[in-house]
Amino acid sequence: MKLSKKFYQSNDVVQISKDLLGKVLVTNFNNQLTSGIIVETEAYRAPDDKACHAYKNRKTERTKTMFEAGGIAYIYLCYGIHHLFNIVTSTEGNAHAVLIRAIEPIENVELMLKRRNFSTSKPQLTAGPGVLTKALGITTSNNGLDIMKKNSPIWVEDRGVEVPKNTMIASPRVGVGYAEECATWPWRFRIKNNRWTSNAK
DNA sequence: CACGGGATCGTCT
DNA sequence: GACGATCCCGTGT
Repeated sequence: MKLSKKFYQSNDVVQISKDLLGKVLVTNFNNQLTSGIIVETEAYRAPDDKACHAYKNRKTERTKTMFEAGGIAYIYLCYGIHHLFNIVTSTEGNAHAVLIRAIEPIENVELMLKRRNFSTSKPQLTAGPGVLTKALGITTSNNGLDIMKKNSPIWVEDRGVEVPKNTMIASPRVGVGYAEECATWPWRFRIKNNRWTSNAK
């Protein structure tokens, strides 16, 4: 039920981004489990994708994580505030990753509310890449973590949630205006009519 | 509801 | 020294 090497190390990051819809992202920090269904993702793919941090296979202290074999976490700080969670895919040397953009809360909503300083549950709790990590307790200190490993505090499960193809919506990625022609690539995926996705643009 | 700006800091030039 | 793979809150309608 935990996704394994075979899932993460395929070379088609766009397909993996679609396949992740309906899978369940789980964290367990300090013996406190929280989880949610992945309802929105984005694909990033070096070397040709200008929106990807590793465009042209640019390898730096930050991006070197993306070049590792699939199945590890790539987490970085955005705008000095938000911790963005990606899953590295493909095999070693291919810098591909899927950004998790929104989840539908399942387990331990109370703890997620507390982490977000919310009093009641609403879509803004976990709709958006920077806020779902806060709700799940994920930070940049988890960068490089092997999420396939036993006892990893972060992992993804298949719980048999079916997401029919005709309920998946593809659209351009957000916040990547600088990526020129790549900014229009329809590499953002979401589940149709799901109220837990971040706002459409 | 749309829009605009401030927050805040690691990363790369 | 500039700028984000964002979010939140204030203002105006």
